[in-house]
Formats: sequence, structure tokens, C-alpha cells
Amino acid sequence: MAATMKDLARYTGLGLATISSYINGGNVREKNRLKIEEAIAELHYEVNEVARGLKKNETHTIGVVIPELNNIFCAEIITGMEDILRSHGYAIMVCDCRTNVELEKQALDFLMKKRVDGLINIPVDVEGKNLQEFRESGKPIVLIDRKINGIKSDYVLVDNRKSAKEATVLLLSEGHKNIGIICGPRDVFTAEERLQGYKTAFEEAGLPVKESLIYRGNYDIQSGVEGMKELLEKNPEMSAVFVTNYELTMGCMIGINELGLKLPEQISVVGYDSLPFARACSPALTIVTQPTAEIAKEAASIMLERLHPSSEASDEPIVCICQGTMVHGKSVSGFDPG
Amino acid sequence: MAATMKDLARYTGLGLATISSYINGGNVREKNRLKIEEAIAELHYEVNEVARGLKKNETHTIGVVIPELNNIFCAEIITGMEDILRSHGYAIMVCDCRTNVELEKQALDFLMKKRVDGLINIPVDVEGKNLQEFRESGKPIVLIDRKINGIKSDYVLVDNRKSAKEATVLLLSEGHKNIGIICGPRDVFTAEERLQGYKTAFEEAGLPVKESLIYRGNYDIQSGVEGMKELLEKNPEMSAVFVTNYELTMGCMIGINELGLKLPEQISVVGYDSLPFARACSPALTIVTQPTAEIAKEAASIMLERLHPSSEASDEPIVCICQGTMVHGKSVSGFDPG
DNA sequence: ATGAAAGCGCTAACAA
DNA sequence: TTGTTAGCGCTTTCAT
Repeated sequence: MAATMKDLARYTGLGLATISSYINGGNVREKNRLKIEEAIAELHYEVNEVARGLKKNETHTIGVVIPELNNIFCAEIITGMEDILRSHGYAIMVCDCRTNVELEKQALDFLMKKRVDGLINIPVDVEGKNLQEFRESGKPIVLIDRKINGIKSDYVLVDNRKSAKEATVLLLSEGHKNIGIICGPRDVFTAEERLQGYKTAFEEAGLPVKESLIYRGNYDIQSGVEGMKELLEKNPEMSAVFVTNYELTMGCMIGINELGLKLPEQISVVGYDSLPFARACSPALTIVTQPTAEIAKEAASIMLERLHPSSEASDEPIVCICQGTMVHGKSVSGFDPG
Repeated sequence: MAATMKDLARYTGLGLATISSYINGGNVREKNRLKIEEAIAELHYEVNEVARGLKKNETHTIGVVIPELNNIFCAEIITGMEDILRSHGYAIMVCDCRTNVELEKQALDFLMKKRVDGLINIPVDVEGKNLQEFRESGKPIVLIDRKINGIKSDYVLVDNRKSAKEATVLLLSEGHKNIGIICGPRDVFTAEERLQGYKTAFEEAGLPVKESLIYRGNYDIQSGVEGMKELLEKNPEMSAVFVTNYELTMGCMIGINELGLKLPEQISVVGYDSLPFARACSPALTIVTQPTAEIAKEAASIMLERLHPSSEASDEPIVCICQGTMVHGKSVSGFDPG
């Protein structure tokens, strides 16, 4: 068994409170300090954060619930948050709910029992019901990437509409008219927003939006492959495509490979998310990148602020909107009517 | 504040022990059971795992320390482990140490204080010193992917030599003689093993290994780009290259793009790790893939076995060696002396 | 089957 | 500055 403060007290002949005071940075007589330090070294003492957590009713642990860890967007955000939070003494408990509402509920339950001090969540449940119980605990919640209707909370979001519109405008400005879009599921906030941005670009250009050019899949590779094939089948005249997340973009490139299409001569492509992947494609992809480091930083900062409110604390929800960026490659060319 | 067992006791008029017994699946008179269930629903009671952890000296939490979360190989393994461990009631605390020995030490300390029940680690410190303290706790440790000299422990490893040799033999059998290799750092176990496999293939073919064809970088994208450029510069006659992890492979493809080389006519490539990426390249890459799901499953199983030893438990270290697989694409062609 | 009480390792009054 | 003590929420004897 690991040594406890009691052991230190016995070893040094001091009282428990003195030890505790020393451990917590209090003042202790020089002579006793040395004794305690000796005891700590000798007995390999390490604070028991579990006991401390019980006593102080704070575990210095943040629950993180996400749809898929195995997804570059999520992984990058978690990496960034973990870095910041741990440097402030907070551990994260990550739960991957596999894009499944029921698993998300279980994860949330699980983390409640573990008494995490706060929750960071990329929500899967669009109803917001899963969060109900946690909200009643009064502990801070930061929602990332997806807005839930009717849930007031701190949010870190990305301006998906703007980026999607920008990407579509680029393709339109190159003369493309038949521009396909490969989207995520109807019930995912970002998917809907990106589609709206696409539609807005058409509307502002005074052009009609063709339903046949809209493919809705899951946010996964398979949907990217299938989406590309189906769009081309239904729209032989399609000359450009906008793909709206990393997995879909990868799938789209696989589809283009398998169909033997030439980029950008036969089809122009604007992808999403991963810059390294875009550069590794031949020719390099034009993409919309998301500021994952910034998202992570904002989310972690809001959480820390909620845990230790500064003087001018307000209980108004904090909503932080980050901006994506277009990075130009060589996968977009002017429309060639020939 | 959340409800406690005391509250349930007061609400039902029962004793604390009865409540505890019910919560833990003990027998309770039907009438009382109903009362307790009513109280739980009414007061929104949830077990406090922190208190339970203190009392039982087990937190149902596993520490996971890895070099980079933001790395597809690590992310896939964590995803798999988290799934299995959580379904057995264990949470994971993930710490990303950014491939930094000092940060790894801090993470390990941190997790000790949090009293995790076990540790899963892709070790960065090749000396094994970082693990010393945790080992003294007597709690189970499972090491993944990298062997540490002189540390007896449970391991889940991949047969890197075999895969690397197989990849090199493929290139040799296509008539290539000047085959470059882009490796990871000298002090990373897998990097060294993969290089050994490459060398063995040459030796068994009776061919000399040229030092100029060996590029050592970090396991990152930048090294892949630079490695590719440097190898070609030093070895204009190089007709094939073996790239030994995902990030390097991505970097290598970026380099090939930037140099405007034709695949596989001008250079044959065998990559590593990510199958979707390989398929998204044009032409599709031939690669060595690692069985991340299997690694995750084995690591989680060993951990669970150590936490709850079956009857025929042995304290001999368990070493599990998984096998990689070659997946053939179109990035390798016969050597054309023309 | 149920209750009373001790104690896990720590912190925080309070007293000295 | 230091020591004594109670108690965080739970489990676990030991009685009943």
C-alpha cells in the first residue's frame, strides 16, 4: 500500500494538519520542512487525489464525450484540450460514443458517477435530452461544433455556412454550374450548415439548386466513395464537387481514383479539413480547413474560466465562433464547356 | 449537491447498510426495494464513484500514456481500447506526452496521484526509468508497440521486422536495387526494427546495404517530405522507396507531388499504416498495414485479466506479437533500366 | 434482512 | 506554526 499522510505524521512525529499544510504550500518551520521532505522521499509518498476529491468535492477531472475518437477532427481537438487542461492540473476522461445516441447517454451517466468537474461534448443527441441530467448537476458544460436547438450553454462553433459558401462561390466563379455536394447526415448540425452555405451561394448567384446534385451520406469514407459515384451517375454533366468533411473527402478521392477521373481536367474538387492530406493528393486539393487548435484552446479556456470564475464573471452563455480558411491547391480549374 | 446514500436512508427510513446492499445487488425485502427505488428516482441518486474508489482502493480507471494522440495509429488503438474497457466499467484517462520524455514522466506522476488501477503505455522513454515508480505500486502495466530493454512486463507488439522485410523483398523481387528507406528516429524501437527488416532483406538477397539510401527522420510529415527530397538528391539512381509510418508516407507523397514525379513509372513506393489513405492516393499505394484493432483488443484483454485474474493466473509476463499485412496497390512496378 | 459504527485518506475548522 | 477532531460518501464487519 502507498504511504499516507498518517504515515508521514508518524515518521516525522508531527501532526496530520502540519503535513497537510506543507503539502498544500502552507508555512512550516524549516526544521519540520526538512523532516517532512525526508519522510516523503523515504516513504515514496504521493498525494491521494481520490481522497482529496472526496473531501473537496472536486476531482480535477473533465469528461470529454465525442462521436468518434478515430476521426482526425475530434482527435486534433482533444489533443489540444488535453494539453491545456493537464497543464492546469485537470485530467480528461475521454468517451467515444461511436456516433450513437444511446452510447452517448451511457457515457454521460458514467462520467456523472465519476464526478467529473465539467463536461466537454461534441453532441450526438440533437434533442439535448442526454445532457439534461448533467445540466442539473450545475457543473459547467462546453458544447463543441454542434448547436442544439433550445439548449442554452457555452458553445465553441465554427462558421460553417460562411466557409461552405466561400467554397461554392469559388467553384461558381470558375464558371462551374453543375456543382455537386457530398454532405453529412441530415441530423448533424454542421452538415446542415454546410449545405445551407452551398445553397446560399447558388441563390446569391441567381442560380437554381438542383436536388440531384445533393448527396447525403454519413460523415465517413464509404459515403464519400458512394457519393462521388452516385452524383456522377445521376449528373453526367457535373463538372465540380464540394466535399464537406475529411472522411468524405478521402472517400471522394478514392472514388475518383477508382473511376479513373483526371483532376482537375475532368472534375474540380474542393475538399475539407486536413491540410496534409490535401497536399499529399495529386494534384494538391483546394480545401476548407477548420481551426482545430483554436477550437481546442477556446473550449479549454471557457471550461477553466467556468471552473475558476474571474472577477467579472457573468453567467451569460459564452458563444465562440471560429472561422475556417480556404487553402488553395490545384484541384479547381475553370469550367471547360468543350 | 447530489443525493447521497444517507439521503436515501433518511427518505426510506432504512439503514445505510441496507441501501448499500441494494445498490450492490444484495437481497432486500420486496417492500423496501420499492421504497429505495422510489427514493433513487425522486432524489436523482447516482453512486459516487469517488467515495467508492477511496473506500475500495480502486478507481475503475486506467491511465493511458501515448506519444501523440493526434496520430492515427495511436488514435485507432485508443478508440478500440476505450470501447472494451468502458464496457467493463473502466474509464480511461488519456495523456498525450508529445513524444517528450519529461512530459511522459509528468503524465505518469499525474496518473499515480489519480490512483488509476492500471497503466497502458506506448513508451517514449527508452530507458524505462519513467515507469520505475509506477511499477513499484504493483499495479498492472501493459506496454504497447515498443519494447524497452531490460523491462519485464506485459507487452503487445507488432512483428515489425517481418513486415519491413516483406515490403523490401517485394521491391527487390521487382528488380529494384536502389531502394531508399525513410525511417523514424534511432531511439524508437519500431523504427529500428523496421530498418533491420529492410537490411535483412538485402542481406538475404546477397546485396549490400548503402548508407546513403537510409534516411532517418522523426515520425512526422515534415521528415517524410525532406526524406524523399534528400534521398533523391543523394541517389539519383534510386528507383523505389519504402516509407515506414503513416506520417512519413503522407510526407513522402507530398514530396513526390512537389517534385512532380510519376508514380510508379519514375519511382515505386511502399507505404505504411493507413489503408484509406493508400486507396485515396493516385495510383493507390502498396502498403504495410498494422492491426490496430487487434492490438487494442489484446492490450485491453491483458489489462482486464491482470485486474481480475482468472483461476489459472500466472505472473509470467504476457507478450503478444501481432502481425502486419501487406495490401497491394499500384505504386510498385518492375524496375525499368531504360 | 437490517442497523450501528468504524474507517478509507484527505481537508478545514478550531484550539492551543 | 502546530495538533485535535469531524466529516466528505461509501463499504464492511459485527450485531441484531
